[in-house]
Amino acid sequence: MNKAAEPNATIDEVARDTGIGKDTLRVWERRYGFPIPHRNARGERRYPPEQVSRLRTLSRLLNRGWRPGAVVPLSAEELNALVEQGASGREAARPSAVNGLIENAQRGDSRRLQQSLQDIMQQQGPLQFILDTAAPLLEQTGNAWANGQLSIYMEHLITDHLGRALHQASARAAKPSPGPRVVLTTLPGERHGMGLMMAELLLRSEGAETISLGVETPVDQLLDACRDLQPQVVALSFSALQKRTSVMAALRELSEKLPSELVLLAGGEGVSHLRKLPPRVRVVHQMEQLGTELEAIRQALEQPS
Amino acid sequence: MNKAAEPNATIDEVARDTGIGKDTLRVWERRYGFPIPHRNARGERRYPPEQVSRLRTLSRLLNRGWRPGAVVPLSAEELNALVEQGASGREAARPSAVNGLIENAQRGDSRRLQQSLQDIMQQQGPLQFILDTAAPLLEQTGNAWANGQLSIYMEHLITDHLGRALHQASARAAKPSPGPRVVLTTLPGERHGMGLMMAELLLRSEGAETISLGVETPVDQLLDACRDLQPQVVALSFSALQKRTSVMAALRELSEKLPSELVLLAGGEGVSHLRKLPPRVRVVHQMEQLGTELEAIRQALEQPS
DNA sequence: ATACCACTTTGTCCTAGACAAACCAAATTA
DNA sequence: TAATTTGGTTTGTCTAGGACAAAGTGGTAT
Repeated sequence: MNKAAEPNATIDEVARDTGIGKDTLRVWERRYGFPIPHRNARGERRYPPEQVSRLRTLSRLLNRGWRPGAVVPLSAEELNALVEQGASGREAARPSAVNGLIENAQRGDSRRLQQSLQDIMQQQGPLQFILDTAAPLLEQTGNAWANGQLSIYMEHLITDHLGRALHQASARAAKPSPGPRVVLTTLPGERHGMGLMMAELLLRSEGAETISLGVETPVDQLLDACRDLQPQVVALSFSALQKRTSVMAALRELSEKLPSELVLLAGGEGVSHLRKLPPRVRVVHQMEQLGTELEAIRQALEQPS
Repeated sequence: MNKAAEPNATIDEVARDTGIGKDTLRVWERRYGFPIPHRNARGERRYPPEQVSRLRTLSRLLNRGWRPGAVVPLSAEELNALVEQGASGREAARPSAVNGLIENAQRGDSRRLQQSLQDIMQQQGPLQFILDTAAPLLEQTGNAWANGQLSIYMEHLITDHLGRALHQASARAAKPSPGPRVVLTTLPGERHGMGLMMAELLLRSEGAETISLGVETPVDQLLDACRDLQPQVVALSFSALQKRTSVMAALRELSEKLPSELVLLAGGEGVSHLRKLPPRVRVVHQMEQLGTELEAIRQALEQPS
């Protein structure tokens, strides 16, 4: 009784946990009638666990491109069904390695998780590892997080280990020989750097020299960085929740202000629908495509006709 | 003219950049008369670069434990002086390696930066590296960021590379032989994981088995993690901006609910002033101390009197 | 020194309204 | 048929000013 007296989360905690802004949480309450948190003595919102869980699921769906009006009014069951559905396409195809990894995490076997990641990397090589292991693992972890099937700390753990495995492999990857120099980052608002790390590994393993600026680099800072670092390529990662026009605006500005020899690579959910791109912007729909793009760039550099 | 027409940042951008909340920015305006942003046609705040820069400096000072009332009213010059002053104590003592690293970053020589970090690590070993290189480097980078002497992207770059170097060294460190198992994380609100990474490397190099949950793990999740992972030690990192009582509350809850054999290590600025700790909580004031603590724990485990 | 007290500072939350940007779909043009 | 324009709806974020408790400060009494 005493312990469970207030497991209810504050609006700040919920916002941090789900990635949905405080203002947004309040306005959803007004507009869609969900969530409807309890109020404490001071009149402040207190979100019970079920609502937080449902908000997590919503957050995941929103990140996949759903619109709030279409999903916020749905029940918890319908939402979970949607999450599973969206995933099942690829996931069922190769449950092999990924499920083993998640099981390791669930058993709390951190060391084996790490070891497995290394082994699989060794066995599959960078490209295969990313396509068949890293990406599905992230996808499935994200779904399980959204459905509450996986403790949050396990999601942290898996993310952390995967990040390390990718970094380590990047460090080990062949030293740049003829490869172009690539600067990688995300724009402000995009906090997920995993796609970036995967891209980095892939590019490195193809011989490129990569420089990662981490996440959320403002456009003007990116311009400065390009001035100083003189890359031949800039790679950006966008998630689905980024507004199309702001993505376009950023790409246009970069395209205008960067030296014209430079190629812009844009990847992630946030750019897959785009048409009519600014000049020199190449959209990378699949990770596989990165290798091809790199090859093209390399050839263009060798024959600067 | 056209280009510089609106370099002014929105409140959202400023909040992200400086780490000062939107509400806080608005209330400072009311209370202290700073910042006073311009307004766009819609009446929204637009912060000019000078004010953002000054806010960055303020943010840094606040993180060091200053109170807003004492520093917000100061001029930009006074603030910069304060930042420098606080740092000068240790920094001047060993400008050796650190300055070289920063110069590498400023020349945009990412590869050499990385190489240098590796070399220094090799030469100094984990403990020395952390004390003499990593910590001062972070400190100085932070100051330079606050004063606007260093582009933000360079700060990103240095942080990224340092993180990788620490991870890599951790991975390489001796496999756990007799060492206790340690879970590392920060509590919600604390987004800086560098201290954690340094602690992890140190513990690993002393033979402990470390499991990092990354940053911002909620207390209940941490309890779950301990149930599953069965560590002998939990290490937490706190920055100065965490409220004393919330730190105490968290430590107390953990102390109550975790098995009594378990030791809690608390490090960082946020815990250095604390007295009257809950049982089994050990405050780590200096990185050096970690080794001693670990030794004590190890002995306690071997002789369970 | 340490504990208690009152006083001041400070961050975060609240409501309710407003508005443009983002999106969708139907109509129009090439 | 495909691309563009137009109009209507959805949606996130901003604003103001008030409120309040938790955090910190300093003086007094143990």
